[in-house]
Amino acid sequence: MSRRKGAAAGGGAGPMAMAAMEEEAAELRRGPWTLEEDNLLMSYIACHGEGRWNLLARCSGLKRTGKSCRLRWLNYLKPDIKRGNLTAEEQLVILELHAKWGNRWSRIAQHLPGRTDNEIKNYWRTRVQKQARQLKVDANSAVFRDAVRCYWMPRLLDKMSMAAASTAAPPPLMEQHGQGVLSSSQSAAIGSDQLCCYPAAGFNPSPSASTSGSTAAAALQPAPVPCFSELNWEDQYCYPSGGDLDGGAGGMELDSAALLGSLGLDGLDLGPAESYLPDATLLDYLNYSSCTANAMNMMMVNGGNYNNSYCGGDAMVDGDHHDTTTAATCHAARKLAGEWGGGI
DNA sequence: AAATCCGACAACCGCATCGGA
DNA sequence: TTCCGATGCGGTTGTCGGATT
Repeated sequence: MSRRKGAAAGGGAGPMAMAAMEEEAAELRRGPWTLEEDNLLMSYIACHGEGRWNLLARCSGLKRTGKSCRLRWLNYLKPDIKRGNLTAEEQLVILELHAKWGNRWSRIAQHLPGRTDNEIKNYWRTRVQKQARQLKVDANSAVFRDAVRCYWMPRLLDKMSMAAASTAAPPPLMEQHGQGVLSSSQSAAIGSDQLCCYPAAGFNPSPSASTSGSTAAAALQPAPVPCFSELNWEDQYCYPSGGDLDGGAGGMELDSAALLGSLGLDGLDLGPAESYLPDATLLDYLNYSSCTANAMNMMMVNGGNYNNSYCGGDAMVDGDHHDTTTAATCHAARKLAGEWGGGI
């Protein structure tokens, strides 16, 4: 970018003033920051704090604009900046919040501690929009959003489940049971990190996607089962249900008790499952995902029934226990937080 | 080995908004 | 109320390094 607007901003300034401004502009450094500049900026902020960026730029000895200093600090130097790849959880939050708010990057970033709006924006442009381009659809189209919800999100949820299971985990259930996976040739064609990553079993693009003739979702050869966006919470995350959510089979009570105990919530009354399972959104779940993951790990360590209850996935084969765990944990966390349904 | 392509991300720009004088 | 500087936000571009030809 070679545009300079310093002179134009000078408006009716006289020749002398213009010359001074141009000289000043010419002195300003642009482009990548050096280590020395970073150190200078950090030491100045350590002494004087953030803010007043133009003053900072003038007084610190940096030949940068205040804007540039601010950006460098906020996007790179600030101590709480989180580096490295976005986690599956973070990607899910981005997908969910972008569907909700659109390109409100800073607002989305507020829900991802340590991540900057710039980083999220870049992620969207380089990863998400790329997928949309490959599918020949608009990234903001309903078709693409359906594809995200039906394929990408479940895949990320699957990754999360594996991460939660981490150390003591059994092999991924999709591998165990051989369900919900593409053939090796399909996988090779699509790629593991593509949007069209294999759909978890039980997920299907919504009718709007599959009947619109779009290549986005239809090309993915989904299974003939309910779509993510059509399912309620129970279906989405406990599908297919092998047990009895309202506790009739006994597994609910057992698992809930163990679960609540692991959360330090002994005695908390979850109430009937019907009262909390519907209406929850993915984001609601994610808000409490760490709590859920802890509980799931505890259950596993204690010989409980690990389950792949979310992402509709592979069916759990052992009946009563598994399908209640995540839902109950969500509900417990929700009660604990006391802010269900608000303020996201 | 060199040239080219491409993805990732840092950085810049214009504009909008805010807040104090 | 108006002006103006500071700050924030979102779009866009530049740069670099790895992959591919």
